[in-house]
This record gives sequence, C-alpha cells and structure tokens, in this order.
Amino acid sequence: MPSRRRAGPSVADAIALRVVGGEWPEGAVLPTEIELAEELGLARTSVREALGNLKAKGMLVSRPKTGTRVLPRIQWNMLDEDVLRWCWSDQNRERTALHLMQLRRIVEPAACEIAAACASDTEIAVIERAYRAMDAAGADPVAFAGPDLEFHRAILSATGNPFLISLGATIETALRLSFELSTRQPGAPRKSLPMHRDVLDAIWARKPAEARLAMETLLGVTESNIQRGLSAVAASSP
Amino acid sequence: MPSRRRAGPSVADAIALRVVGGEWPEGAVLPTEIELAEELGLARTSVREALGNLKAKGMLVSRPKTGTRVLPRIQWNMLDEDVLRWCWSDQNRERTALHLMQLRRIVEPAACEIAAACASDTEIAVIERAYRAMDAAGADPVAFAGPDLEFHRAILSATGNPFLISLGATIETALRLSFELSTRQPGAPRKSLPMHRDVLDAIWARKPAEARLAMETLLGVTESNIQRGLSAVAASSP
DNA sequence: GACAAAGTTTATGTCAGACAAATAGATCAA
DNA sequence: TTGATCTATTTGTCTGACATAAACTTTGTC
Repeated sequence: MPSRRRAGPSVADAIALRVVGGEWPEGAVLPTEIELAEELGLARTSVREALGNLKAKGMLVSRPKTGTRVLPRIQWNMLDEDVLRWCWSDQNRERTALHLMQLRRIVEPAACEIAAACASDTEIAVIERAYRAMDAAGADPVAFAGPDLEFHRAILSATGNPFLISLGATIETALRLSFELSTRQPGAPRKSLPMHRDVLDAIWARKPAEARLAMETLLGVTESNIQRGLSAVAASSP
Repeated sequence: MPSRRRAGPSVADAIALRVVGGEWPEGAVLPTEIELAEELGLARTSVREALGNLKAKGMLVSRPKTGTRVLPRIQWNMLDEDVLRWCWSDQNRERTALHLMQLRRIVEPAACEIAAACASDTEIAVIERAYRAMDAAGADPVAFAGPDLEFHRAILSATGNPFLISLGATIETALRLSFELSTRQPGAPRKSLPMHRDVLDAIWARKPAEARLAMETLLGVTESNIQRGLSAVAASSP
C-alpha cells in the first residue's frame, strides 16, 4: 500500500472544485479537517495545506470551534489564476467569457497606448518575435494560439507597470481556458494576423493613439468571433 | 513557557517582508524549512504553512533537494492584497503609487461607463450612500477617507463584472496604503466632493459618456494631488 | 423563572518526530 | 569522456499529541 504518493496541488484542486460546484454554498461550513482527511484518504496535514491555499486566495475563512466557512464569491480573488481556473468549470462560463472580454477591451487598448509611448526597443522586439511566430504558424489554429497569447502578454509587459503585467498573466490564463470558444471559427486566427501587424507597427512607430485604435479594432473582431462561438455551443446543446 | 502562542499570518508576513526587503533576491534559495523554523522559534509545520501561502501567491517555488527559491518579481501576483501590502514597504513606493494611478485611470473611467449603462438602482444607491457619508465627513480628512474608498469600490461593484470587482479590492488596498500621500494637501478631499457628485449624477442619469468624463476629471485632480504629495516627501527627506 | 458564571465540548492551531520521494551532486565504470 | 549508479539532502507526507478558542451546556444565584 504505497499510501504516500505525492498528491501535491491536486488536493487543493479537488476541494476547490467541490466548493465552486456548490457542494458547500457561500456561508456554509464544510466538514472538519479530520472528516475531509478521512474522506480523501489523506493526513490532516495535507488537507490543512490545501485549505490554507484556498484561504490565501480569499475563498475560505476558518475559526476554532466554528469550522471553515465559504466566503461570499465577491471576496474571492478572481484575478488569481487558480481561482479563475476553478471557476471556469462553472455552469455559466459564457458570462465569464464576456466579462473577460469586457476586461480586455478596457485594459489592452490602454496598454497599447502606454507601450507605444514608453516601451524600450527590446520590449517591442519581444512583441515582434511573438508576431513572427504567429505568422510562421500559418493556418494551424493550435500552433497559432501560443504565440497569440504571447503577443498580447508581451504588450502588457511592455508597459512596465507591475499591475498590468499581473493582469497579463490573468488574461493569458483566461484566454487559454476559452481557447475552445475563440477558435471555433476556422480561419479566424489567420484573418486576425494583419490586425496584429497594425498593432505592432503602431507601437514601433511610437504612435499611442493609433496603437490604441488598432487594438480596439482587433478586440472587436475577436469578441464577435467568441460570440459566434458561444451561440454555436448554445445551438449544439440546448 | 507558553511556547504555543498563536502566530497566525504574522509568520507569512515576517518571511515575506524579508523576501521583499532583498534578503533573498530573485532566484536565490532561502534557508531550509528546518533552519527557518529554528530561527523563528517555530515548528516546521508553521513555517511550511507560511511558505505555502507565499507559493500560492506566486512569490516562491520549491522542489525537493533544491530548496525554496524566490521567483522573479514579474511572476508575483501584484494584484493580491497581501503581496501589494508587502511590496509597499519597498524602497521606491512612489513609482508604485504612480503605477497604481495609471491602473486607476485605465479601469475606473471605463467602470463608470459600464455602471452608467448597466447598474441597477440598488447598486447605484450604494454609491450614493458612500457619497452622503463623504459629505457628512466635512473637512476631516480621516473621516473622509473611508467613504471615499467605498465610493470608488461601489462603482467597480456596480459593473457586475467579477474581474473588475476583484480589481476594486486591490485598488482599495492600495489606496489605503497610499492614504498618507493623497492627503498631504489639506482641504483637497473637500474640494473633490463636487467632482464625486458629478460622477454620481452622471451614473444616475444613465449617461455613460458623461460618467466616464467625470471620473477622468476626478482622477486627474487626484493624481496631481498625489504628485504634489510625493514631491513634498522628496523635499522633506532628500 | 431570568440571568450570569463556570464547566464542557469540539473545532482549528501548533508542536514534535518519523519516514517517503525526488533530485542535484559525487562516485564509479566502460 | 560519458554514462550509469550511489549518496546526501531537501521537500512532501504521515502520525499522534497537546494548546487554544469559542459555541454550547450546566450550574448557581437572585
């Protein structure tokens, strides 16, 4: 009985998914650490470690005697990559996808503007490298996705603003999750290539207003692609 | 010897502050868990719990034999309230304050626009209640600060977008930290009251464009206040 | 009977020591 | 030189115990 196999972060995953799934709704107290340990076949130490993670992300709070309670979702740190991932397996991921798009249309055009105004040549070169990789990927959507994510993340990084950089990590995670939705339109990635080019050129030219506009155009097209993907999903599973 | 007094989150604080302070720079490995436990006078369990928190926030990573390393600051989740608080006690908090202001000028006007377009009456009522509390605070900067924070957070909440709501918590924490800077101008809070009023009125009137503009004006004044506060600090301690 | 003080129960928080697993670095062999 | 093996060390996990805090119960008093 090799009972000491390494569970690692999967313990936090398991508990978090049950929280998100509604097994213990907001305000409810979940079983004691000992009960959870027995149920999961682990030591109390391991369960405590997982619970500690969820507390650090604002999902749980615990006090002696009372037990561990689920905090209201409002207080969860949705910008944390793990929380985002766990919440993605929720019933209404389309609304989440739209909220994400809303966030992107707020942040990314502004980031383009800042990057065009302030970024160093080497930072812009990173963006260009991502663009070249997108171009090299051709029409293959899977090969296209990686450099695409990198392109947008590089722009956030080029702002030099730590908050925007962290947001970039969040957005990248969310995009990776919604990859299925955004690529239901065959050929859509390739069609977006010239728009990415426009963004890159405007940043190289140090024209903030143009860079903002180019990104707004690109995101507008992206959003309509996602919306079409959503309606396709809704149509296939009423 | 009451050796078992409750240390709680202060352990994570202690270690995190030493990381931020540069005792172990990016990429460095910090002492083994046993060494840290001896040094802090705690059990290894408690140290592990604190390290687990820092790992969950993207500050550390650990592997067997290699030990626990400090990740590059780029990967830290700066949008986490704790990380933000720890990094605030850094050498250059003025740059952080400006980066925060940059984030606010990106997010808050857009949030106003969305709130004016979509928010429910009850959500706007929360904003108004914060406004009334600001008004009631009169010229006292300390009494003014709380409702001021609540005003801006309520607008983010009124968007109904979980990502923006989480950003609201981040911004609120950052504002609380930078409170000292923004209130070095006596009378500045009171002078900002009519601008808050403009924002509130535009949202009640459901005029997104006006709401955005009013918030941009308000934040412009706020930023110049902070910049004057910064230069005052720089002048008093060269 | 109402109410305050003390005791009980039970959950989390902390401690201590041990073993398991993984891996970087040293050792050894072809 | 290069490849495989061995070793030491660090994190990861398990076990069991006690400390602490707070909700609940009981008791004692007016």
